[in-house]
Amino acid sequence: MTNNPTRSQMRIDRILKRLNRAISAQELYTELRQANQSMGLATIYRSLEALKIQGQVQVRMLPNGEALYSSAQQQDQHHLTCVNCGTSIPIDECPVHNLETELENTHKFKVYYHTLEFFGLCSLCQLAAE
Amino acid sequence: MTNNPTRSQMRIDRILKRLNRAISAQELYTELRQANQSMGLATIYRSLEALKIQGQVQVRMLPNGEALYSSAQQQDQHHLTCVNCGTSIPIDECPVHNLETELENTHKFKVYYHTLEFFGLCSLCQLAAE
DNA sequence: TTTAATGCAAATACTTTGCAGGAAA
DNA sequence: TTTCCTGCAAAGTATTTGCATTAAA
Repeated sequence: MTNNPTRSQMRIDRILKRLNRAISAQELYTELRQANQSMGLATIYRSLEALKIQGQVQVRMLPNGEALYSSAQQQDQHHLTCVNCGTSIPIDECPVHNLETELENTHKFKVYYHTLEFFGLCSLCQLAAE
Repeated sequence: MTNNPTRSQMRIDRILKRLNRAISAQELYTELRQANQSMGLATIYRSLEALKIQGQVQVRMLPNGEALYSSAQQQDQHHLTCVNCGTSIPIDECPVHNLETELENTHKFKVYYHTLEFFGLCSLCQLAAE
């Protein structure tokens, strides 16, 4: 935390800030490689882990066990995810900011970010289910 | 969906309903084995998948990529999770029910359940960070 | 020179899939 | 008999770790 950021951390932080979407470690690895700016996969994971602990980076776990990383500066982004087909629809609403402040006080917990995801059946899968 | 539940699905559904907490597939496997009611790991995963699609079971992904399953009848349970030490504190509050109904209407999406998790630093890790 | 960061490869852990045997209809 | 379920073992995937190398201080 008091630690100086490494070069890799700074590179990744910069990329995530430019990019306006969440990206997986694997994808980051592939993209960097294609751009001839390769970075070892282990380094990518280690950097993301460090940035996460510093609160620079948010993580969202997909139902398949893959982690998606994005800059903490990114706006809240939540989703409706279909448990059947996996389709994920981004939504704009987010009703939890007040609660966040409240939790920081009652639990003396410094909240970096939150994840809010809805799971169920998309309209297509509801039809297919009949 | 129109499918009849298998024996395994019914067994697992029953267990999850009794149990008042979320459990991983691996733990379920171990517990059943110890209770001399073994079930193959593949069957456990397949049953959980089916129950999930039917909306009988909720899933929450842990930051380590492990999935925690619980009965859909279970009450909402959300957490404050420390990005540093991994400690997870259950919280009671949940401000998203109205939104859920709203989303069902605007997106024609049948919401089974949602996950809401807060990430940051617990009080201890805040101290350690200085 | 001393310390810390990096990359590669091996190891880990969870989950999924292929397939043969077995139970139910 | 026919269909579906189940278990085992093998494969797949994301992630972590050990260690030798390299870069920075």
